[in-house]
Amino acid sequence: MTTLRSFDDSLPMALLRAREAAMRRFRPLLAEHDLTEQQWRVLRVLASAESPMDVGQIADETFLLGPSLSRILAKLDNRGLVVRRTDPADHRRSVVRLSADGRRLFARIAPDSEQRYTEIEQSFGADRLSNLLVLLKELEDST
Amino acid sequence: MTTLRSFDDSLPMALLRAREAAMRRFRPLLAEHDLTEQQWRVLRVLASAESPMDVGQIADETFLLGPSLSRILAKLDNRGLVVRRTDPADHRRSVVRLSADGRRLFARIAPDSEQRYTEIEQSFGADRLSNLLVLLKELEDST
DNA sequence: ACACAATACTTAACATGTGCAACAATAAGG
DNA sequence: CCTTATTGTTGCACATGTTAAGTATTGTGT
Repeated sequence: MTTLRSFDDSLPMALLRAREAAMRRFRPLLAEHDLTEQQWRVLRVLASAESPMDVGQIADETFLLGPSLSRILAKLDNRGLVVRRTDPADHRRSVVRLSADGRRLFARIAPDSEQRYTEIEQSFGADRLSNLLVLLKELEDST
Repeated sequence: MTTLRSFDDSLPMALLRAREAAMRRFRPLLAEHDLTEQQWRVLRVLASAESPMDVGQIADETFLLGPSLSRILAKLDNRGLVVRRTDPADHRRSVVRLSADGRRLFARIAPDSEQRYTEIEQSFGADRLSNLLVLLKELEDST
């Protein structure tokens, strides 16, 4: 039988395991606030945006497909965490921003999230972490 | 508002993006053979195993939860790619191995997979790749 | 202006996977 | 034995992935 490179050494698997290890720290925090990973990605990207974002932008930055994102936004909208409006300049687009509640929720989660991130940074090492981030970025760009 | 570290620089997001970039090369190949990522993970791990594996082992190595794995194995079983038998030594366990068809399918996919992996290795650089794999492993262990 | 293509987003429909709880079968320990 | 733990499966509710179709709007060529 053809032997593939060892399963453990495969890059996609290594990336999956590493991500899983990292996310293990954050998942309980998100669960406390009834947020999925994807919902949190959307909230984060909106929180860091200067101005309302259109759906396409959000999709690009969160790595979500249009249909998934539509549903997620509908859910966040129902929960009152985001506000959707038709872009006055282009009625095809809808622009999205955090509501006051959304900002409050984000502000309540962010410090905890930051702390857990710092824990990773400390146990892994800040130097190695920034090294890793550079490599990941380069991998992404080399494709 | 509390500002979290930049969205782009967050480790989980960077890992997600990098994995996505890597998987983009493999997904079309898997799609050709009607395999999901998870199914392929199971086939790979079985292909590299010396002897039949029990379900718990497979779950650990593929990062799949028991219920998901049960269903995936049922599907692969229906397609005739794997064989499930009750472990004679412990009737609670079921042991799984590739069928002859499963081995054939794996053998047909493996060379293509290997080639695409080599492409990544070349465009990213073998040295950086092994460097990255080491860091990922260390991150995983540091948790 | 007008017809037609392109764009942005939504909706629908289906498959897959997650996460939790309940369950059956079996094994292990007092 | 009797109880408890383990292993795997199943059921359920839910979220997402994925493709295709649909709606509204905008852009373009003539």
